[in-house]
Amino acid sequence: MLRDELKKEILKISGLQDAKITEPEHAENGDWTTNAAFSLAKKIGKSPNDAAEDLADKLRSEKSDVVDRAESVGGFINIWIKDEVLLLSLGVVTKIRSKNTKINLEFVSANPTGPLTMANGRGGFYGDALANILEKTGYDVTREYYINDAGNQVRLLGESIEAAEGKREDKEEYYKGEYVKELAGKSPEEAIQFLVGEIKKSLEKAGIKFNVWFSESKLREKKEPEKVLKFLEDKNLIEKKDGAVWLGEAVLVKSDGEYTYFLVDLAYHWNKFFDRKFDMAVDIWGADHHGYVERMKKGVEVLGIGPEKLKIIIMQLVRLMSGGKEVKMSKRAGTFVTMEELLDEVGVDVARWFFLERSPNTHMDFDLDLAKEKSEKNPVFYVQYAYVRMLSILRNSHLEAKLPSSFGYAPERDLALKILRWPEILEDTSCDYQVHRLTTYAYELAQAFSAFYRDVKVIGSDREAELLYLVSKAKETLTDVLKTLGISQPEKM
RNA sequence: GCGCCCUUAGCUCAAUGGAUAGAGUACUAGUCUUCGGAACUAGUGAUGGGGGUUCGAAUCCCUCAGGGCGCACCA
Repeated sequence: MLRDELKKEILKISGLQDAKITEPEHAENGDWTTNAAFSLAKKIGKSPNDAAEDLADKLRSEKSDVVDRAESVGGFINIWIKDEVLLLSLGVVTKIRSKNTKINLEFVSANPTGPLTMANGRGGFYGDALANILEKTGYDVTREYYINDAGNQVRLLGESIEAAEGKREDKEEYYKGEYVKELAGKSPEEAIQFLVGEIKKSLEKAGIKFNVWFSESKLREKKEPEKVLKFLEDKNLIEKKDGAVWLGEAVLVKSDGEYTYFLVDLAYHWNKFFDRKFDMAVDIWGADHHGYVERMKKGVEVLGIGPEKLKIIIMQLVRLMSGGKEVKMSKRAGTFVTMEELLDEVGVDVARWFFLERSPNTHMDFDLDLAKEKSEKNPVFYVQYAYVRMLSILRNSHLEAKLPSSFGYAPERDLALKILRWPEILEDTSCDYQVHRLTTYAYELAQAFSAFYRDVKVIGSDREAELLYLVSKAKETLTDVLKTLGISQPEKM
């Protein structure tokens, strides 16, 4: 990657261990900028300005293969790369990692006691796109859905069905939605199986893919919780108190002999790391479980799994709004908008983009009516429209694309530079999991192309073949971005 | 009471501790009807309050205010 080459050069001439090479906010500040001089200044006792001046001088005299121009401004060093290098680098995505790291990415994992709600879409789309990103950057990713098909809620679902059939008195804690009535006549196991089937259908419709459906009841059949208990007992880490089994402050086995969710979760992670040999586990949870993160991390550490191997991502909750007021979404009360309703109302691409463009930390208020209204203005159409225009140019030209040796108008170079950012975006996101960076990038790429489209006419130009090269690289890149996000690439709109 | 997250333009969101805080939308004024106008260009407009750390803070620390979510022998 070009940025890495540049970084090497800067580290070499500065003698620093590390330096940041970033895209400047304003294009007049270079193709890349580095703050290396600020760190260096402290080390050698010079002012940032002088240090930057020295470094820029060295960069200029080193006869770099990639650097065309280097300027020092107020301590920053702004760098422009050579046009021919830029052109040659387009579309070259070097494999970022060669080491085969096995990651277990667990997401959605909604209880199969009802249909998926639109809020499940958030974690679903996020997990799906994150999996794509990690795969693209060289990880071996398993996409896993953990099915809670054992324990309390299964019994509760069974009783809820009977209550709906009038065979038993209704209780506050029973599931109330319309769907419960449709489960009439089914045993709890049959109901769960049916609901898992429905969940799979919804996910498929949303284009959210899983490789493994991991069943809690199988985990129990395989006696994994017992293994964990034995392990902890051998290490003398558990104690019995009030008829229950405790690990520190947390109960593992209740006084009635039932296992707590904590114990089963520990067994589940034991299974991930020791039975299935994953190098890393990434769990995506809703914010309502955030209080559980510390306990879980400490728990797996006791099992001998380093805390750096378990990454837990908290998605902030989505609140359902109607008429300016919150509607408490609850499977139990039967008040929710299902994921399928959302997909039907606004379309899969819009729904996906809507969730993916936001940081996991954002608290979202969701109003379905407003979403319908706004869906026509969704940026996803802007991006897809740019894509369609690219196709149209490529379709209408009869020439072969040819590598240009230089740029004409400014929008050409702007577009090329934007294309060049793609590998960086991927690499950065594979490290910090900020998936929404990709939607921002997709929009910027579409924007750079739209500006190019307006100012540079390709067909009929005396540089048609060279311009075609740029367009085809833009199209390759945008295709790649959209595929990674899971957004469709329409041929016409 | 304790803990986690959030507060940025009228609205919806960005910004690995970096330069003049960016987009979209809305509003205003233009371009242009082309290789697909679901387009392009420009303008208006913002970091909740107060301290601190730093060459540099929306970002880190403290504090105040407001909002969300957790604090089970539930899952």
